Parts: sequence; C-alpha cells; structure tokens
Amino acid sequence: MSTAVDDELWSAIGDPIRRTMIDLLLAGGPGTATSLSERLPVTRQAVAKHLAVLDRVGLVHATPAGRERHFQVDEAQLARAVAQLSAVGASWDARLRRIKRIAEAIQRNLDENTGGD
Amino acid sequence: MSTAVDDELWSAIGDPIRRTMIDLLLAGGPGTATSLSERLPVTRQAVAKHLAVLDRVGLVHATPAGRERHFQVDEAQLARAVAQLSAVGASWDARLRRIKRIAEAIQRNLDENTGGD
DNA sequence: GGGAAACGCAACCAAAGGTTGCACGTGCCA
DNA sequence: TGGCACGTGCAACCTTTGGTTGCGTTTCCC
Repeated sequence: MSTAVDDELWSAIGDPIRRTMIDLLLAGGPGTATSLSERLPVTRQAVAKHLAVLDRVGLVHATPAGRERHFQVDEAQLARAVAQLSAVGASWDARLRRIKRIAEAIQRNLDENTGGD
Repeated sequence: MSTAVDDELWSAIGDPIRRTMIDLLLAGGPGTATSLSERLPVTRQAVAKHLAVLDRVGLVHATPAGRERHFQVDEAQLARAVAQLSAVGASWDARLRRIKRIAEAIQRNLDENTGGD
C-alpha cells in the first residue's frame, strides 16, 4: 500500500517548514537558501538541510548561478506527491463513509427494535 | 495559512506508522496497543507512544475495558485532517496549473518569435 | 490465591532538526 | 588588481522525537 519511495515523499512534505518552503518557491519562483531563510523562522543552514532533503526526493532541483544556488520545484514530482495526498485522503474518506453507513444501519435497527417493543 | 493546531494534525498523520495505525483502526475496528503492535514493525511501547500523540490531537480516543484500553478513530477529527490534506493538495495543484499555463504562454511567445524570424 | 496477560513508567539509544562557528569561492568596486 | 562583502558548504554540538529494553502494577481467569 505504501512503498519506501512514497514514504520518503510523504515525510518530505510532512514537515511544516518544508511545506512552507515549497509554498514560497511556488509563489515566488526560484530562490536560494538565503532568500528562503529570510522568510522562515529558522537559520539558513536549517533551510539548506531541508533543501537537501527535498532535493534527494526530487521535489526541488538546484541550478548553480555564480556564487548562488537557485532552487525550484520539480512540478512532476510535486504532482506525484499531491496525487498521493489525495489518494490517502480519498481512501480514508471512503472508509469513513462506509463506517458511517454501517453505524446508521445499526442505529436504524435499534430504533426499529425499541419502537416495536 | 496554517495554525498550530493544523500543524499538530499534519505531523500526527505525517508519520507512516501513525497513518498505518489509523488504517488498521479504521479497517478492523477498535484495537489495543498490543493488538496493533502485532501488525506493526515496532514494539507495543512505541505504539503506545504513537497512540498518545494521536490521542492528544484528538484523532483517536481510548475506552477502558477491564485490563485493556480500546482505541478507536474519532471520525470527525479525521475528517478535519482529510480536509486539510485535500486543501493543501488543491492549493499546490492550483499553483502548478497556473505556473504551467504561464510557462506554456512563454513557450508560445518564443515559438512565435523564432517562427517569425 | 496465583500465574498469565495487558498496561504504564523510567532509563537508555539513535536519528533528525536546529544552531553556532568557520573556511572557501565569487562578485563587485575603489 | 587588491580587498571586502556576500553566499555557500562543512563540522561540531544540542535538543527533540521515535524506538527499545526492563520492571512494576493491575486485571483476568483457572
């Protein structure tokens, strides 16, 4: 149901800081560790570590530009992550729906019995 | 865009073990730390810690039964978590779509210029 | 009443996120 | 062209979190 790669993707976007970083990169275009750290409550080094993680799972990719390294989101990989998100959500949603239906059936059954007593 | 409570919910379902636990509880009905640990690659104590985390954010809730403690999923809270999931997914999806549209527009522009050269 | 099962608590370990400090390359300007 | 400032990378260290083992306690059941 879940492979190692999938878990990597999940844990990559599971961290609030990393989600915010992806948000920032999507909203503002390519950015560096320094530019991102200015908009985040952590230091540049922490951001660099997160970028390394995101890079390892392929969610972002770096482009050297002089003394800077510009990071940007890999759209295809993020699309995969989004697909996973909705897949898990849909799975839980379906199960909840099924459970609710069963619970309602039981309730109806109880009502009929107490009513018929 | 994301509150502290939301981050709690996210990190609660961000862990693969915890997601599997919720899956097991949804599929098999209420369960104990011991029964869950038999189907997971970790010890009972680790499962108990995870259950404590899930309990703290309200995703599961315990019912004492003799010497056992039966845990079951809080459907309403899980529904909230699922809603968040799809919200983040939808937000990223929308941004990706927008970016793609812009990229295609730029590409069209380039094609026209090179074609008209 | 006594053994087995389920639990909680505490101590200990390893990995991950975060910080500070420092060295190195690169750009820019006098 | 020399020097300074900026951006990065690397290393050491700290704290939190997930995981384990060990032990004591409660409860069930024979």
